[in-house]
Amino acid sequence: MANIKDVAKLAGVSPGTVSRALNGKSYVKSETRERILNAIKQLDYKPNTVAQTLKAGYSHSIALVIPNIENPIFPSITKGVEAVANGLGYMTILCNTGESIEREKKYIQSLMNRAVDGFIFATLTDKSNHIYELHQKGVPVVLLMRSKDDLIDSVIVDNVKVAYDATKYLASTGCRKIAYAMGDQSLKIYKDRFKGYMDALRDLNILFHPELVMYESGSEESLYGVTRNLVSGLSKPDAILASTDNRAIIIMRALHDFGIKIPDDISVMGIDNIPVGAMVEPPLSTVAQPLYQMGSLAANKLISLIRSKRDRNNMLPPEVDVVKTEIIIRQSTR
Amino acid sequence: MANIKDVAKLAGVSPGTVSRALNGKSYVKSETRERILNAIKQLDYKPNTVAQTLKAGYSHSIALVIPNIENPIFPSITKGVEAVANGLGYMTILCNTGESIEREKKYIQSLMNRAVDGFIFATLTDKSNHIYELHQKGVPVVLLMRSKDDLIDSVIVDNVKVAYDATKYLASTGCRKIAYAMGDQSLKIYKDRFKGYMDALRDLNILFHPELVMYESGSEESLYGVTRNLVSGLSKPDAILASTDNRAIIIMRALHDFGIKIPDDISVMGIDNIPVGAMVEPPLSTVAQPLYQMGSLAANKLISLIRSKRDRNNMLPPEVDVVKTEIIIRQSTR
DNA sequence: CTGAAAGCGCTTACAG
DNA sequence: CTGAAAGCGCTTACAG
Repeated sequence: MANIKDVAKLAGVSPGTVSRALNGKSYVKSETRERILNAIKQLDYKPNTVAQTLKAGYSHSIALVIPNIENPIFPSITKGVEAVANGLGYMTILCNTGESIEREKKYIQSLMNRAVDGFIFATLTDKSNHIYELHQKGVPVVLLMRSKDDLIDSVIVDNVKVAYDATKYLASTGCRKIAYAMGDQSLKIYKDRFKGYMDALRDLNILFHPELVMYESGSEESLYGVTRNLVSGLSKPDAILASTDNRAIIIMRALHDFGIKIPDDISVMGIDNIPVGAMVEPPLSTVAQPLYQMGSLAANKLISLIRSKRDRNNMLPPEVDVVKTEIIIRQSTR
Repeated sequence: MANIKDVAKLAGVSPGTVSRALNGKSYVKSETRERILNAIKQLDYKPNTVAQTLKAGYSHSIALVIPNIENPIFPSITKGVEAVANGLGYMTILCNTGESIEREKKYIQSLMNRAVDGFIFATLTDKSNHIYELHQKGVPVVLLMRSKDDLIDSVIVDNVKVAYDATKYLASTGCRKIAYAMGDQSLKIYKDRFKGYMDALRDLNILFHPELVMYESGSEESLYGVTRNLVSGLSKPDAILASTDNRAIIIMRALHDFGIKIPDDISVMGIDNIPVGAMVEPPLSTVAQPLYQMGSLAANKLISLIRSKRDRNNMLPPEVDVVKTEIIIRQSTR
């Protein structure tokens, strides 16, 4: 591949002038520029991005750090991030951590050595001090889906409201014994969703029944079993709100296997609006997060951060974007 | 961040010696090495990968080029690629083309400028000359899912066999009027699957009915409508084999809406084994491609190619890996 | 408007 | 076993 020296030689100028003609920061006589452009065309010259990165310290690449691309909320998010990044000239490096902090830390280290320009993390947990430290060092960071406070730019939904709205909707269809399938309680997102459920019960004057909260050990097996216990117990619910669509779908399968009619016997509602939800039988009612848009918004924010840091050496103050959610009623609810 | 000069100064040696101590290609007195290692620890020195890349021409990153991460066959594949790459010290750059040749070509250009070490393409079509050219230039390339001949390393399944097996299975349950939902006929993968269907009919002495082939214009709407026409027509099938699980699921929804019982009235079978298939009602019978394994195999092949090129300047001869498929019978077939 | 030089942070052939 | 120097391919302050 031709390099800048080859072009300079062919055009009869110095490499510096070629660079200037290309970057246009400084004036170049238009006749000279012509010659250079010609030489570039002849040689099919493309600037070596690696050399530019070494010089500038910016690689025009971002990292997308997610727990698991097989979790159906992430493909749409990923697509949104990639589309915006690509449109703005950035490469997207995909980092799938499997929720392993170790893998995540290793990734961060390698990526810093590679001069990656910024990070989108959808993996925040209690143990994510390394993310705060990275942000502290001045590295552009955007948090997605999961966040804790307003110290770092974030793109999230109002998770209290999401579960609140869902619970209220279920009540509005006449349900009074609304069970709740809990998520990982160490994550703020699931604490918030549970709070939304509790808040709604309180506002609706519905008594909270602790035995209607479904705790699982995390495996699909487990939630299936928990569902069986719930519906074979004394206080059978008339609705189940699941903290995620994934959980709702497992619960629906269990109810189906036990001969319980959805929604006639029990309404089921999820949260997230993953694509599968529309394909199961009956199609799942849910509260939609705009996944693709959240991804594209996060990428836009991150690249703004990167640019303001580079161009004005100015870290913008963090902003938390709370995006709108929407109740989607299909056929799994009365 | 500390650089190699800082380390050299602190250890009282030259930068070259630090480099040698780190890379171990040449001997360094163990006492000197100690001093250097100490300095590295004190300064928390990490080699700048960008500088290494500029020098060596290898970036330890690979590109995964796919049409659409939202298509459920790709998350598992992507995860397999990423896991292997990460394990071997490579970054995965995700390129989502939306089937746009233009976007793909742009990506290739940018990635070459960035010294990406190799490409996995799951996007091969009739118009993919640029991929062959890339391979011709000596750039490591692996084809995934879609391939044309044995000129380039590939990881695929035997798509003729896949559809042949599915058709035979349907026939073995007593079906004789087996409809087929066609895929994009310009792609070899779908030509092969159709051939498998035809071959099986012939071997089974089942007459081929052209009116049982479902052609769609690509949209979900369209396939839904085609399904309606098929089942309201004169020669109603007793089974439908879909060229993909995605299509099978749309067809199942249509049949359900028209009050047709699956599998009692019509058996439905797909190909691919996407995760959703197990969650729909009834769970979908299908022929499984080992998606995660295909991804990890492709990444392993690509990195072998890269290493043999780098270490021995030796391009291994192309190998086409045909991975095993497996019939999975759930409840959508009799 | 343009050239020569220095520098980004490494690695490695050469010399000793 | 180790240092000094050149080079990977750019960009940019400096000088003219």
